Amino acid sequence: MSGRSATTAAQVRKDLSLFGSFGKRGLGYEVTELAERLKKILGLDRRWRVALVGAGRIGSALVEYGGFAERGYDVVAIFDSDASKVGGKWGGLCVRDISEFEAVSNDESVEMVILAIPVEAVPSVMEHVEKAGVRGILNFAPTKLKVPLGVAVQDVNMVMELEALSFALSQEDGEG
Amino acid sequence: MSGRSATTAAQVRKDLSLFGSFGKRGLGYEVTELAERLKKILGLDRRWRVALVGAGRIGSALVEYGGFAERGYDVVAIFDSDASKVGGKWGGLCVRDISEFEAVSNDESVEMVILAIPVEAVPSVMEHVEKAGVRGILNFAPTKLKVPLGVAVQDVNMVMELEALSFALSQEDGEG
DNA sequence: TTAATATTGTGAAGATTTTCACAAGCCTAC
DNA sequence: GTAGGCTTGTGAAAATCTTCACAATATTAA
Repeated sequence: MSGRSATTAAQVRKDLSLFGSFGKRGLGYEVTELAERLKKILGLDRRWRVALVGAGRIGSALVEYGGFAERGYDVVAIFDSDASKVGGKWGGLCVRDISEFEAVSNDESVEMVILAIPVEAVPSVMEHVEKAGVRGILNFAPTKLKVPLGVAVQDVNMVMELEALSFALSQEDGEG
Repeated sequence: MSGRSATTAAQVRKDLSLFGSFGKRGLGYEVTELAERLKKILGLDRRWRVALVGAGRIGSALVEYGGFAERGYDVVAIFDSDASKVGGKWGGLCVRDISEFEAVSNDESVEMVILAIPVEAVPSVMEHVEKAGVRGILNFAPTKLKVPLGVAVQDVNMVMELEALSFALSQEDGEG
């Protein structure tokens, strides 16, 4: 194992060892097989069915970004509560009213949800999401979600990322 | 210190102690003063001048999201390399050619850059950014940036966030 | 003043993560 | 077969992070 990188060889070996033994001593790793096994462990050996909630700017950027399908994430439904958006076509999908979430989510076997909605809308949307039994949420709303046990949440908060930069830069300046 | 939360009182006290002493024993914290001092430490007591590079979908979502100005981040310039976008107006700002980056960045005292460009465009854009001496980068391109010492990078990669969910959900399933 | 109560700041203990160091194992050369 | 060169897997050491426990210190009440 070699190469310049942010991590170390020992670190990688230790990480891998948590999931088993992947290489051959003295020989190295069979890269394609290692990749296969890691993909399986990471859940990347299958496709995931994703629903987008919130047909606004961020939702638009995400859907049209396009990199998702390529990486195994299929957006199979789009929801909004704004009547002027409901019924519109978004890249082949019809924007549906959030009240239909539970039914559509079941029909479409939705496994993850991308929440791209304003903070005010979170509680009512989360009710639907919870009832439907979705177990993974990618949250763009700048608020801490309250979810039942067993539901995984991943937060994305662009302002917080800027604030991390702000902190890093202030430190360097010697906080004048 | 009380209240239900994801963190503990001891944790908060320890964290704060790294930056100094903020409260009065037996009395508690003077909340408004504490807030002031933390803002200063976090670099949130001032405004930051930000340039957006990449007038595409993500850039659009970010600029029109609007939450930035409110939190102290002023987008003062927008750049793209696509001639069909250059010259267009975006929320009061004129999209400029990336070749002007260094000059405009100096004129406008840009301190941070939001990189919302495709991976292919990264190397050439980074040349401009580096030359201009920008010291903070919020990176939406799914690639590891190579930056000089002293430049802070914050990565945002939506696919990676989905992959984290994918891993979490696969774990629960007992990875059948 | 003294006793009772409350809350911070911090050393020390405990837990977790990262790094080190090297045995185990595989290959090639002779 | 055996010596020499590599690379993995993993205990043990080192470093880092979190929690605990309590001294220091302030307020209030009598």
